[in-house]
Amino acid sequence: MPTDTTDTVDSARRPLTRERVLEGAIGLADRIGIQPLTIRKLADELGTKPMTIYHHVENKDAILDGMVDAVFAEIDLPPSELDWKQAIRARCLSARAVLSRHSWATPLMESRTTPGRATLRHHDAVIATFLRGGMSMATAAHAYAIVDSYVYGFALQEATLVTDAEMELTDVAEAILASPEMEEFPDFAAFTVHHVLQPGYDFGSSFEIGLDLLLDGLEAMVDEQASD
Amino acid sequence: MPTDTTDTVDSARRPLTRERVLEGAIGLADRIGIQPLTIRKLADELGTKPMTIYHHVENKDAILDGMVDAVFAEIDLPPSELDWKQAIRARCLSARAVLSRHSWATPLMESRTTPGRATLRHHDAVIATFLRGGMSMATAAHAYAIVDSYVYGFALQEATLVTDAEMELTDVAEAILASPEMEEFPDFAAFTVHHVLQPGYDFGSSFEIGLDLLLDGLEAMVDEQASD
DNA sequence: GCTGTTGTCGTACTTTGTACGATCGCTGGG
DNA sequence: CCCAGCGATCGTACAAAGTACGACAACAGC
Repeated sequence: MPTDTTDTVDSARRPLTRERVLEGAIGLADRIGIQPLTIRKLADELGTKPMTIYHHVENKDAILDGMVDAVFAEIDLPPSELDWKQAIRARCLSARAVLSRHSWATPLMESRTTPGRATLRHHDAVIATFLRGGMSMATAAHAYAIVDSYVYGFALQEATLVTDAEMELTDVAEAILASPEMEEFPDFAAFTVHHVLQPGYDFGSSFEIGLDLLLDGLEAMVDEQASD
Repeated sequence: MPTDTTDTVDSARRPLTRERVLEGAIGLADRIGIQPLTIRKLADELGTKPMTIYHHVENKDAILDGMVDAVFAEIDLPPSELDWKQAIRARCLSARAVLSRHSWATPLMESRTTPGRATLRHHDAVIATFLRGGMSMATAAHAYAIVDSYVYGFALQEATLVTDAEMELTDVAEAILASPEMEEFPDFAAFTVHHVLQPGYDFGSSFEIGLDLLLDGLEAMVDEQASD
């Protein structure tokens, strides 16, 4: 019987590898968050012992680096068959979906200064798309910084909301409203009551609105640049 | 001689207080970063012992919450004498300056779910400004989410660059370029060489460009809404 | 079967957050 | 003037977490 995994637990006995470590770390972080993610818990998750992990990654920071790079790998590259605006739009929607799925990833981007291969490939593709659209290098740099700021910032705010979501956003809002000093902040209170607490409130619905504002504005800049 | 601080070290002997703890923590984080910030180092910074700190704050998380709120307090509120667009613009510039000064703060926003007084006051003032500008509650909510996403995202990216700045951004860029696989990513390489490495490169110069794209777009939305 | 190599793991040390209880200094009532 | 009481300070100690070190096991090829 030629099965190659002959052990009890499903994913347990095939030999540990760097990929399986990252895979397990990402899955665990998705479930319990990044701060409670410890080497010991990760070892349990992988059906192994803490020190075994260190034969496949240098240290915990390397795991975090790898996780961030793996998240980048999940984001669709801008499709080359679309014009630059639609291509960037598509990759931004993908990025938001991915970062929303891994809400621990966005704040992590800060501490990780050494980009991985997937990250580099991704940046390369985005820049190429802007250049292909006729932007100068300087304009592409601005566009790149601007669009990514928006995407990451939105993801960062969504991450906060997702964390709260354990206790159902509306409960949080009500708890905040219940605090006595809220009378000092009438507009914020009204905002919470009349907007956040409305059924069907969806923070994410703002995303495409702002994204299109930016893309339309950038497009106008390109046209202007072309007509010099 | 009626001096009230009669001790050796300048800031040492006036009684410890929650404010002084936060003050010291922020100063220390500015210098060494948020991750290396430990209770013991903070105690040294304050000229006291670790456990003394815990008589003024509940635990380390409370310190982090307080630090974030103190950072919010540093951001100028939108000036009420300006029209909404200029007011929001001014507060965004202030926010970027503050978040850039405290580069540890932006990623921290994620984990902190309980907003402090300064944070609430700030949100209140921003929402009030949007409403004053004639936006509906729904539009104000979108505008709020969009603008803050951009500001926080930009700050997040700047934080990464600032971290790198210890080793002079150009060194980092050169190190990245030196990696062998860079031939795979020609556009990114060209971007680095022809743009980032140019003298006078300033990542921050993109900020106002993108911000104005958003504000102009939001203004158009308001006008459209008004003409219904 | 022997040896070397690769992956696994037990043990233990270090760093960090923080609980517990002792001490110290001041303040107000006798 | 003295002392009970109280708030602030701190010494000690423990638990959780990263990880160095070296032992062991499994499996390769000779």
